[in-house]
Amino acid sequence: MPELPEVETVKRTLNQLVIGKRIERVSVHLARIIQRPEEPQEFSILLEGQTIHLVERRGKFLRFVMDDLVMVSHLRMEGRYGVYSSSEPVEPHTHVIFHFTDGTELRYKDVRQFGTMHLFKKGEEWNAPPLNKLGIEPLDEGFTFEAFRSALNGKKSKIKPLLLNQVYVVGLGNIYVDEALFEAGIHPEREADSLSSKELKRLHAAIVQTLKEAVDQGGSSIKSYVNGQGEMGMFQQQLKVYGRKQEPCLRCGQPIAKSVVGGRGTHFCSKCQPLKKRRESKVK
DNA sequence: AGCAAGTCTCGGTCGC
DNA sequence: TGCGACCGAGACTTGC
Repeated sequence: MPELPEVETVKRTLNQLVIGKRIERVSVHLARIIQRPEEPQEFSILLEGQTIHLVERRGKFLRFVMDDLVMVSHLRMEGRYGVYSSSEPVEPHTHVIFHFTDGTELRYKDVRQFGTMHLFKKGEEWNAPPLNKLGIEPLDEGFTFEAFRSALNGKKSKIKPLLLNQVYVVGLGNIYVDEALFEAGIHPEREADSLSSKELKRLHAAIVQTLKEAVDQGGSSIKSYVNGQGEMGMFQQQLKVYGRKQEPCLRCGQPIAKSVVGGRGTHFCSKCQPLKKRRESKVK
């Protein structure tokens, strides 16, 4: 599940592997991946002759910046990029291949077929889905406590689904939301607007800290997201609640609970992350 | 067999 | 009562 740290890692790796490469042609083997333009053929034709100058990240999206065009790519759950020599056999589930003029290829693999690619004229990618409604980058300077507070202001939904929603803060997925909420000692089902300033501050700090540490460790993905070779991100070993159902809480020893919140499997410690009783409200 | 994932879409509900 | 804003569930996909 690539979340911000994994996508950041992929971005850094791609910047070492594909910068300056010129696309000779593109083969699309699964049309569904190409969301824009509508015709995958047109996608291929437009990309011919383009040189990749830079790969950037916005939330969990990658932006391939080329001469006139920008390709926006989302890996969803299992999308992976790898750079290969054109002589190497194409692995199963390879859906898009960017053939470069130097005899190498950028290949996109995705068992689940959920990933997406959108092609835009440079600059236009910001004004349309999928980038136009994204929230704050949690590792940017703009992610201040005040910005975080105001993004969540008045929201009544449970805090976990809110954090998963990319409209407010980008980059968090199921793993790091659970980790950040544990770090902050906040139950995933707390209503967002019931959080005190103190709790919000803890959550804000926990989000930044969790993501930063994960980026430093190259993500936590079980499998590699770049370069089919398969390096494992090291952060996986540091997950404190995610995937640790019934294992002892590292803080208090209580078995980690697993439930469903907002339709997502959710790990937490019921002791360290209490679901506070609603204040016995005097007036209703 | 059913669950897991991230995002978009859609339908329902809440509040002004 | 009407409307907009917001919330939550379902769809998509395939391997385990």
